[in-house]
Amino acid sequence: MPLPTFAPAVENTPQGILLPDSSAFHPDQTLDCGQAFRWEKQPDGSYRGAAGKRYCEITQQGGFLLLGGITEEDFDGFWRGYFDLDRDYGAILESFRRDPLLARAVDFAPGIRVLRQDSWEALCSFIISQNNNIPRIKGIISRLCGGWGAELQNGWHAFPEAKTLAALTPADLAPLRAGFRARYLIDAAQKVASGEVVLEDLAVMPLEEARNSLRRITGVGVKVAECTLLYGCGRVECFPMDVWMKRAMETLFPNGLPACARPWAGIAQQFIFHYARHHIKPSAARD
DNA sequence: AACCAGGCGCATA
DNA sequence: TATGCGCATGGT
Repeated sequence: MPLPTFAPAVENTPQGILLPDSSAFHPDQTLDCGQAFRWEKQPDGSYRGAAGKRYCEITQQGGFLLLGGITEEDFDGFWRGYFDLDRDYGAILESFRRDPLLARAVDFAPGIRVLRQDSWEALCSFIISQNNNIPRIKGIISRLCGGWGAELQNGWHAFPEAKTLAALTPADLAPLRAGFRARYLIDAAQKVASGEVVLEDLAVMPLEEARNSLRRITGVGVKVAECTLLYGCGRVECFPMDVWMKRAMETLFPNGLPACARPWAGIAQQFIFHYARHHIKPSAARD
């Protein structure tokens, strides 16, 4: 089924790329909702961050969204896809709202967009995320980029190449303080660098085949594979189930995800995840 | 100061 | 197939 698309008007200005419609996405809701870990909010409310090998500054001004520090080529070649600006979220959210509870989750943070991240970065990020908390995940990823990623600008670094990490040992990664995940990162790097796992193919492979391919990597189980496919490979039908999503589904959708959400299950998941984190008790003592 | 974290690998039944 | 445990580290 072809997904609805739309093409937002974009203006190239000396400060950067201007999205005249700020409803393209909401920075707080999208950049700090647990899907990407390299965006930092500045005291003035803007965001600085990096994705893959590129740096960007995002400022909300009035009805506009400014993507600063990038060229038009960067925008067309990368950021447009990263923010998934050609997907018609209006139509998707309209479908979601047909379910009353899902409508509540959408209304809580209607500016959430699922980012289309680099597959290698997403894979590593969610390997690091396992049995971990978000502040520490961010710290580990920051040290990983600072230690082994090429320098970009403003002290920001690219995400390290797989072949760079493939040559390292767990002892080399000790400064990361990633614990038992260090050897998982190295195994992922080696399998990607050697071509045993071809990340570029995962976007088009039959889904079950893509899952199995990722799970050849030590430290990649059901959940990490699902996150990699959703956030890193554009597979919006994927539906990561972590502890929060399990609680949320038990509480909110005991009969399963509503049919109106299924074509974009992963996108619905992001709204539910964010809603749950702000509305459900975090402890194991969940009434 | 415990408890827990956007899980996974492994052993056991 | 289904549990249950240990795991490195540190945030709350």
